Amino acid sequence: MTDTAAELPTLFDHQSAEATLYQEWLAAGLFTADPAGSDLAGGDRDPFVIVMPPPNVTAVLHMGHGLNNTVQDVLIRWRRMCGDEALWLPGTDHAGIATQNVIEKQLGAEGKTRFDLGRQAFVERTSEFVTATGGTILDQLRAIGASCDWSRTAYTLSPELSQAVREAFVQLYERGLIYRGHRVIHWCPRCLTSLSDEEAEFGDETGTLYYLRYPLTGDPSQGITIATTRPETMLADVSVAVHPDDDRYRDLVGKTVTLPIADVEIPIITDEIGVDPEFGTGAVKITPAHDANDFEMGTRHGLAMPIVISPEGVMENGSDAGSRVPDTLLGLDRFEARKRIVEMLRESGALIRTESHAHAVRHCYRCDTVVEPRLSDQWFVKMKPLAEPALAAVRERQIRILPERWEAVYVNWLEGIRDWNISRQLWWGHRIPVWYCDGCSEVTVSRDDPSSCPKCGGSVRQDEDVLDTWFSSWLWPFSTLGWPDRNSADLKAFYPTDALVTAPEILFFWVARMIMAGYAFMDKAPFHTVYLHGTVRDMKHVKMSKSLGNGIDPLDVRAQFGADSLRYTVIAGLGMGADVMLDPNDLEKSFAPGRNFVTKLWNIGRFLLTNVGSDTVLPLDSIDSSRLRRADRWILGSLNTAIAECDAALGPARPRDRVWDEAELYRGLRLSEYTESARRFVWNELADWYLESTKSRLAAGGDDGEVARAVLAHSFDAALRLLQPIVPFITDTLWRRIPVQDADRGEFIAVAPWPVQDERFAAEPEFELVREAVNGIRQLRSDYAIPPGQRAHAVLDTSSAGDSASRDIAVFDEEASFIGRVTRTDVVTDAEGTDQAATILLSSGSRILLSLEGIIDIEKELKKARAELEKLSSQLDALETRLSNPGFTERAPGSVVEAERLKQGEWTARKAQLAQKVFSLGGS
RNA sequence: GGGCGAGUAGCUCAGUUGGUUAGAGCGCCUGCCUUACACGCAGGAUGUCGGGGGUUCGAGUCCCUCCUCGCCCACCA
Repeated sequence: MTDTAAELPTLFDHQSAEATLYQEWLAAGLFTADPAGSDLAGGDRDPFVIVMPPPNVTAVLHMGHGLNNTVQDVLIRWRRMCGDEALWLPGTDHAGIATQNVIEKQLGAEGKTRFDLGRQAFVERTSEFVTATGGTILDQLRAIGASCDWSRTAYTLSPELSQAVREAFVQLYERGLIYRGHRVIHWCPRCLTSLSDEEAEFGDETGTLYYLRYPLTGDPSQGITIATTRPETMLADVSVAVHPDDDRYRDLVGKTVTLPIADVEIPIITDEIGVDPEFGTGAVKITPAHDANDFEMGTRHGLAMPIVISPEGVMENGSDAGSRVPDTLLGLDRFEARKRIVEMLRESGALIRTESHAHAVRHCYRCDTVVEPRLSDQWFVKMKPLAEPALAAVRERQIRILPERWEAVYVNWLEGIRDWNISRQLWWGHRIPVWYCDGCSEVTVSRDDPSSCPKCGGSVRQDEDVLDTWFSSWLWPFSTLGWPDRNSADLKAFYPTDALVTAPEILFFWVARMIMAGYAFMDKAPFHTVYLHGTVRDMKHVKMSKSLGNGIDPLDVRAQFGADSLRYTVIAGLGMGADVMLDPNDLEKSFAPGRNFVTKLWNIGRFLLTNVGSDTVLPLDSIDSSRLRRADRWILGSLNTAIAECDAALGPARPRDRVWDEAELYRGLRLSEYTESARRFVWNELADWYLESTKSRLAAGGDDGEVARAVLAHSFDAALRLLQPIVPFITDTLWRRIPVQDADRGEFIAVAPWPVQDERFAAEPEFELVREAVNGIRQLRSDYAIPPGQRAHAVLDTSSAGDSASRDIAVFDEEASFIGRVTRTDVVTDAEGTDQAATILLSSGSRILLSLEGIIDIEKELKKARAELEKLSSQLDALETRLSNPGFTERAPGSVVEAERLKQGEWTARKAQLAQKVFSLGGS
């Protein structure tokens, strides 16, 4: 605290400051949460907890992470300063498919597959890779200042969290909410695993609708025509279905047709639910093993379910298929087979016609391969019972989702929720804790690995599959806190957590499921606020991604402009729910807001610290109000406003009473508004006005200089604290040099108290008058291009303002030096002895008389004054109409009417003055 | 096909229950290297608040309708 400002270089050296400061913060344990501090565990602080959406363990930091984690960091730093026991819990996700893909790619480069290694060696290799590289993204988060509690870093595949996963599976199984089903599921032929509904993403494509004619058995002159987009599946058809009310096919129902190529006979049946008579020909082929809808129909009618496409996506005669697939097609890729089959059908005359057809095709969310519906055995979670409390939570406002509109999306999805396929045919993940007996048919689901069948004592083998990655991450808000150990200190102190910050893309994947898990396993919502922020996009509104090459590396930005610039830019640009647009081809421009602000802040600090010096300033409380000048009271009042605005923008940290009430429901988390309020205060008020006004006082020294020093130091101190959550590095660097001594100030701004309003200060209208006067002079100077060297003689005349005129003039004289310095050559005196050459009218009714010999163009001024008068007149007319309107006076709030009346008075006075001015300038 | 959202300055967006003369950042124009800052200072221009209709004393804000763009959901073969 004794460092002198003279050491401050002309530019903030973010490179060295960031590394040094972050180490100091860690060494001081600023980010380590203490369970004993939480009032849930006997402490005296409200806990405030955010669990980080765990990035994939193989991920490398991109702007999306940068944005997501900066938002969380701002919130957690804010609450930490507010005195909460703040915990931001970091970690990574083992990311089943994604990680397995990375390793398989590596193996591919070595000419091997995972099967060459075998399961155990493959898992070991993946573990080693994760151990070696898995910390990368967390290190990168440290680099941008993330104030996580690293002592609690979690990993979804750690032994602790794996135990939680197993416990969750067993509990759900015991409650009858997990079952094994033989179903048609989404299958990725490249990843060789099933996918959940959410993992199989739709892509709109223009395909071809093929019309195929199946001849009637025994009478090829008759037949039925069906339409299909996937002719290769026709080999697995077991029936043709028509709607029972469809007269066109009435005579054909019950007869059989001969399936071309496969040469098997299949019946024509009716089905009310699965057939839309309006679509295609109104007749649909049924392929139970290769289509989810057909599977339902096949089940209803007890049909066979032959499989003709293998897991790898090539044609095969699988179970129940007999020899439906001819030798010439066996082993062909499904799309190649489609071409060949279409060709064969065309030759045999079975292909009637084709038409182009726009439809949605599902793709694997990891590798974009077209998903193949496939019949197989999978484990499912029954979601309906789990969804109910999750729905109620939002409806009853135990949980709010911001922006508000996502609540409807959430509710809509939960209302139509379907069971969750949690089996994945992968090796990387939590192996399903189910054992099958070789001897009997016993299925064992167990917390501990059984060595033999509990029923017959025979040998058992574990299910080969692993669980969906999200089956571990849906437990994240409590598994990371020690669950299933209900006595865990962390769980007691920090559950439920508070805010969950993420992108809308994973609302269903993750957020909704976490809420369900929270109720299912903890009987409590895992958090009370879901904040869904926008996506980072380029200037063409395309989402940034590595594969598209339009990404921005946050570490590049940090190297060039510093972590603070990066953080400020994304937070300042983050309207509620709005996307953040950045130009990957022009970092200079994209990050200008942050860079400019950081530099400005640095220069304010340099000036201020240089001029205030290093001697401890007076405590504000010790300064008698009579020693405070108008500017001092004004800046302290402005600070109050800034604090109030920041508080309002950040909003309530938690619901007052477990459930959100109407008034606070959608308040807060306006990060761009918070940033703007803090920016405006420190730049447009503190630097542009107050700091300028103190220059001569500081130079003059003495008692008044001491007051100015103290007010400068204290207001800058508070400004830095308001900004700390956004720009922690530069604020710490400057803050620790401010010569303020305060009992609870501490060593680090990160844990300094959040500013509170000082009720001694309020708005200072007289200073606003000064500001307006100066602005008026500047405008006139600019209009007449008066060179900086030329003195303008200005007189503030408040005599027409009504009361205490003489005092106003006297007070203003006191400030004359201030105005003189702002524009360097403007001088303000009282009204005596000055020839009126130009008048600047101020909103208060006061005016400035300006004498600029030989410069003022009377005609021009006259014209301006007339235009102004005209405008004011029409505005005044409108105002009078409104005030004479009974509807307005009756229904508008009293304060509004009052304000309008006051305004009317002001404007009338101004109008009279303006008219007088026009007259005095020689007009009429 | 269903549901939801958006359209405000050249660009990206604020504008909370209808109520002073609709704002910010970036960009643009003019003048300034004024010993904290040219990553700056001072001044300035640009808006029929998507079109049309309605409710109201009063509409960027509420209602209807149309247009244009997004997003989510859905088994239409």
